Amino acid sequence: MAFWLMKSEPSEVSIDDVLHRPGQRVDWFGVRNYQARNYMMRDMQVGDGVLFYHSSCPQPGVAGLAEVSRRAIPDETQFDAQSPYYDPKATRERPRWYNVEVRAVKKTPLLSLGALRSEPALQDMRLLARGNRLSITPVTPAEWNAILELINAA
DNA sequence: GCCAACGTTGGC
DNA sequence: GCCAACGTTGGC
Repeated sequence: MAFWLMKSEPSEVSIDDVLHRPGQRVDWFGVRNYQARNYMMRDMQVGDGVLFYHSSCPQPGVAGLAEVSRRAIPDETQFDAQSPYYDPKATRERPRWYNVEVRAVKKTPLLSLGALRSEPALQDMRLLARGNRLSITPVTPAEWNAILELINAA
């Protein structure tokens, strides 16, 4: 079992939005970066733990816990000419973009970016690496445990 | 295959 | 809105 951090802009899909959906599930559509796509296509398995991170918002940070609920399938938005995520180079026969499905488990007290940065156990977290922009990053078991402790202590 | 130009991300 | 950092594009 592996762990991941997945960024979402809450103005588009927040942890609350997902918790109010049927089955608390959401297709993680819209990823248009090959490295993040490859994590979804190759590495993410049903049951993997997910830190639901709110980005590009007033209070960026970990906002909830989730899990991978289905392996990657083609991202439908790539085929939709009306979607901001439309990719004219993708075809049904040769999809370019894939997404896993994620199930929200619970909302947590917000663990802010600053709080993450100031935690010694998280010094090497990929999210916090200089210049990191990846919207999906691996989380080590030690980092996962440290974050759960911070959440439980909050 | 190189690399300059351009576009995007995302915190501040 | 700024801008650092990084990814992608496309001419050569």
